[in-house]
Amino acid sequence: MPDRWIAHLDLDAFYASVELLRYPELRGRPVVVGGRRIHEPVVQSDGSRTFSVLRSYVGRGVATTATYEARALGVHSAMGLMKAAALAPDAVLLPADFEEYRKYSRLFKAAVAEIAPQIEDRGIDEIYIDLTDVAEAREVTEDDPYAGVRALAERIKARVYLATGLSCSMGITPNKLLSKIGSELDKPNGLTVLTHADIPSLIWPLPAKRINGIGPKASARLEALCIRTIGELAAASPHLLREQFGANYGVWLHDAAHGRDARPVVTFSEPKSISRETTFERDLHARDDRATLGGIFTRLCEQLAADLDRKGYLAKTIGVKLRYDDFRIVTRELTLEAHTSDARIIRQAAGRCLKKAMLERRLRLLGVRAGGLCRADALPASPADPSERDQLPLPIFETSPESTSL
DNA sequence: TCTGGGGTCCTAGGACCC
DNA sequence: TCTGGGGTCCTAGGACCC
Repeated sequence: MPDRWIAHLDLDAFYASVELLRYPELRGRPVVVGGRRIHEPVVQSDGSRTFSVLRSYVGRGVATTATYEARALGVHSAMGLMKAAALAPDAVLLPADFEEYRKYSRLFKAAVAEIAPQIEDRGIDEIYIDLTDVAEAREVTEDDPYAGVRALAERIKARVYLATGLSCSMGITPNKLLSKIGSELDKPNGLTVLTHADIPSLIWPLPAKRINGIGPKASARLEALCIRTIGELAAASPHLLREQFGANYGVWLHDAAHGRDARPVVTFSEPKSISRETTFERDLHARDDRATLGGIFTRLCEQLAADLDRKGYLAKTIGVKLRYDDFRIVTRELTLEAHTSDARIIRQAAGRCLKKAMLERRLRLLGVRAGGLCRADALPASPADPSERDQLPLPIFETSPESTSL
């Protein structure tokens, strides 16, 4: 029996599955969620609904999720919708409805918590669960030492389904790293229980990039070293890995390939940053599209300020993010004298950040970020002096005709 | 007609202080 | 005059994840 039982649970094709609850007539058809909100289903006079299909989509959206039927046609998340349309022109396209997804996210997490409360949030559709102290996980039968943990997992899956109507896949192993891999071995609606003894047969044949933390760059560099599978990574010389990837990452790669991971399940953490960003319908130029950009910039700052207020945080650093038309990204940030959630102060600070960036190229994306967060109730209230705020200098992107800040 | 939006963590250099 | 470290904060970029 391992010293810990850690589960990884993620919902199957989450956004698309929530949409299928709403539109059951789409079950069995390829469905893609993504794009901007211009393709809502239309209700006909007879009560039936008509849906947009991918072939009619024009724009910069990406697929957020695809049903398994759409995946079978080659569509996967983060794929541009224009490319997806070439692969699956008749797939139904639905706009993302994040409020609805957040609702289902809360429901499924609450359902799991009724059975096993040690939960680490890993985003809207994923959690880790520490089952070590759930007594049922320790129960064994004569022919199956994992009977208890299996029954517990089935109970969690059933409870999630009862609460949401959604299926999920689970991996249960001695640590988070292996559980994350395990939950993908049997999908959708799957369950995989494995221990260190199963690593050579089940884990080592998998591609190295299946390890959470080995992305496209590391994967390509490993391949250049003729390391394609996790087993090949496990067999690689630790010295070589340290040499190629640095002390920290090199050691981590070696440990990960051997299934070693001592990270605890973290049930609470404070956010480090909050941000808002937007990609434009067409690339914009700081000079030619100053009014448009100014409006978008101000709105991002106002949304960010509202997010901070709503969540109860103040920020000490404000930054901007620009993506140029050639896809290069630059960031600029500055640290404020005092924490704030004031939209005007954020707007002014972000304007100063923008002045530090190159604005000759066309912009594809603009973002504003708040960092150095602290809880609003953890700081003595310092009422902002409105007279001071009103004297802030006219920032960049302001739309007044006299402005020559560009 | 390529390529979203929201995050975390790591690295690295320079400033500044002791 | 020359020569130290260590620690922390700030900034920018990049890899990675959902």
